[in-house]
Amino acid sequence: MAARTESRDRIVRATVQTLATEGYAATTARSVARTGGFAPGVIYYHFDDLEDLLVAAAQYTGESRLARYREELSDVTSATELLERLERLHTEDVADGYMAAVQELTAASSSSPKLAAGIRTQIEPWQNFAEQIAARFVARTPFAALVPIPELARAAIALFLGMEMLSHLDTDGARSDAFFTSAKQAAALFDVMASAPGNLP
Amino acid sequence: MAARTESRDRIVRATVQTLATEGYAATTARSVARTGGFAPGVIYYHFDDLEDLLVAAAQYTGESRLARYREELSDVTSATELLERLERLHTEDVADGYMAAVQELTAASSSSPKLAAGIRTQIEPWQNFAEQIAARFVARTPFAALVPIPELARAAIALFLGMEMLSHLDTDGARSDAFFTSAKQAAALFDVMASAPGNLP
Amino acid sequence: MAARTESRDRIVRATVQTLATEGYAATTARSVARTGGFAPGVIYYHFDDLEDLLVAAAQYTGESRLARYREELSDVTSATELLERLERLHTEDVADGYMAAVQELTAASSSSPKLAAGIRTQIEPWQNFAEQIAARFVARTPFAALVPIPELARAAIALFLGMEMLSHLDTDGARSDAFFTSAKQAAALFDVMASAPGNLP
Amino acid sequence: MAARTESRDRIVRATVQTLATEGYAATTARSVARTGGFAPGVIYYHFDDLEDLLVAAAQYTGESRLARYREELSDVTSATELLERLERLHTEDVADGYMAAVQELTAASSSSPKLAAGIRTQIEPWQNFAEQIAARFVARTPFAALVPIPELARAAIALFLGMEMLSHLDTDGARSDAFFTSAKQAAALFDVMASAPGNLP
DNA sequence: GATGAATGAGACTTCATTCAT
DNA sequence: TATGAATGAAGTCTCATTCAT
Repeated sequence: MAARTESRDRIVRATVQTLATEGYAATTARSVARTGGFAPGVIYYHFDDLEDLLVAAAQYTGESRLARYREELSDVTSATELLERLERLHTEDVADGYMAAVQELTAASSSSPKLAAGIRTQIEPWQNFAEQIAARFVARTPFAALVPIPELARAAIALFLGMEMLSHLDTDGARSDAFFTSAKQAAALFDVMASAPGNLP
Repeated sequence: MAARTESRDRIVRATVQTLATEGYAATTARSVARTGGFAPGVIYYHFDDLEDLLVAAAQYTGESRLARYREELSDVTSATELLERLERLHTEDVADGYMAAVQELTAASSSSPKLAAGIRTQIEPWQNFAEQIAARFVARTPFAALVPIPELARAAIALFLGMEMLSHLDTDGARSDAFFTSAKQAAALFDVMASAPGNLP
Repeated sequence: MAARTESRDRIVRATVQTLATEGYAATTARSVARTGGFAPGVIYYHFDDLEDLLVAAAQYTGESRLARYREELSDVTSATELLERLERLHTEDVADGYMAAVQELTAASSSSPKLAAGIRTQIEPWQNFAEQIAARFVARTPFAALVPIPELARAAIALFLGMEMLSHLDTDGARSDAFFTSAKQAAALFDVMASAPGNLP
Repeated sequence: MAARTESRDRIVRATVQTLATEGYAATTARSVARTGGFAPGVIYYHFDDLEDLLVAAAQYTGESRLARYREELSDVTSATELLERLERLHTEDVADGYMAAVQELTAASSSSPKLAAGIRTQIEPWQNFAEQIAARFVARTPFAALVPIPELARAAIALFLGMEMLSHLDTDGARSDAFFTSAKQAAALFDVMASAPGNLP
């Protein structure tokens, strides 16, 4: 069983790497096998078909990125720092192509219910995570009672996904940089207001 | 020449429809031809290749949706109304699949520089449009001098794109509905604050 | 009728030019039409099909080249001069691509009886012409009675065709140059021997 | 590995046969597969593309024919016998279509640099072989010092290629027969002269 | 006569998937 | 389990040819 798991993982990792390096369209059974250094046929011992493998790859990617996000954001207290770290994470996402993979899979999921279900499952923990972070910050504001956390978290995720989408279109990262610069300024303002007398006892 | 244009349009429309209905992966020369009821070969009489056609489809979609957005939002003054109309437009986008097409093409553009350039060109007018709307609303707030319009506009587009992406994953539209409900409440708050004495002379 | 002939000629010339410039494989109805600046459909008013047109092109080419050969070789008397002029003609053949066209058509004729017949017809006058030249030179030698003119002429044509074939493979013309240099030396020897006392009264 | 080679060979042989039987234009992936009794797709498992396969076919043909030529001509001493054997080999070439294949590929190579390079490589050993034979015969003549072996060898190859080209145009072989008959007479003359006192000590 | 849009067959090629080894 | 050769369907694209205008 350990062997089975190990082999499976090897295939999944090769898939993620191929997805990130060569893009969704070029992620074929053969190219994955070439990346991983195994025979194409072995894929079908561990996965029903390519769709199945892609779902696994999406989960693997999502989980490892989520772990990275948790690690980086767990102890953040100021909005300024939150934005700084998010910018760093966003840069990583774009650089390593992992999120590009997820985005491609999301688009592809419109023609594959199995893939769509897989991605849906995989987004849920992100929603929870985003809610945690959102709650932590909203709690410190006078609007705490008014802001619906789930919707805010969802909006944050949507914003992030959309930003990655737009980032991929730009040849340089200038616009994303500009966005984060502005967002950090807003965050600074938020921090000032949140720490003003009367807001936090 | 009129015939040429008409025929070209017919192909483009069939492409958009196929993209919306069957997804990017299933949008092949054959499937487009099947949708439009013409021979696959005719595509290559009017377009260099499939990439070329997809770029045209992206432009067509973008332009017609932008026209619709302009029409609907040109005379909006209150944030509440803005959100109401945006919700309606978003519903249309999801229903007719036009934006789905754009989203799929955006994702696919990571493996096609030609497509990426086409989409980039096509996004520019949306950025300008979003800036217009954003400027109009920000002007009425005390933060007018602080808010960078281009970045705000870009964030709005990213948010919208991301929302559509997430909407496609959901089998029902409950979450999008919830989001707009909350957003409208926030908008109402904004309208109250914006019209408070001291903000507008 | 004059119009018909003129139009036909225009098409044939466009075909020859396309054949020379873009090669046999790229000589399609459309590319010929593009070269000549007319609509593809017009070809079918003057020719049954593309094969028919290619036969006409082969004849046209052959005839114009033969005229050029006659012009250049009609008054040649010494073997040295013959070789010099042949070298010049060979250079022309390779440069303008006309003979390349004939060679390609010859190869293609193996899958087209109609084309084969056309080429065959077109080679006959070359055989006659070569026989004339050969006879003129052999007459001055003591072997006159022994040498079979038709076979010699055929060998000369074969040699020439073969040389063109090999020329096309070389990226530079060094080898053809070397061949002609040697051949000219042999010709000089021939001229000396042919003019020696006892050979010509 | 043996299987790989065996399968590759099967494809190459089918290609040569198709080339010989149906001509270059009709040698498509499908027709080769039909000839060999395998699926078209398997070609692309063993070769990058059709060009690659055609290069391989040219090499295979060239090598096997060259081996046959060596075998037949290695111990020939008299010109008469040389011509007799060349005639036999020529007949074989025309009959089995092997040289037809080479000729078609040579013509086609004008539109394919890769093919041209392949053919060029493949012609080199023939040049060497022809030089060996030529040297052997020239050595016995008083012109030994005057005759440039490489050019003579090249001319011989050109003549042979040209003869095959012309042979393919003729529906019967009468003209080639006539050529060889005459050539053999000339060879007899050569043999007499070469063995005359004073030429060989 | 001429045009050029349209057709349909067929070419090359790729790919997921299977299966004998 | 793993391999890698083989299959067959499907994809993109080109082309000769036709035909309404």
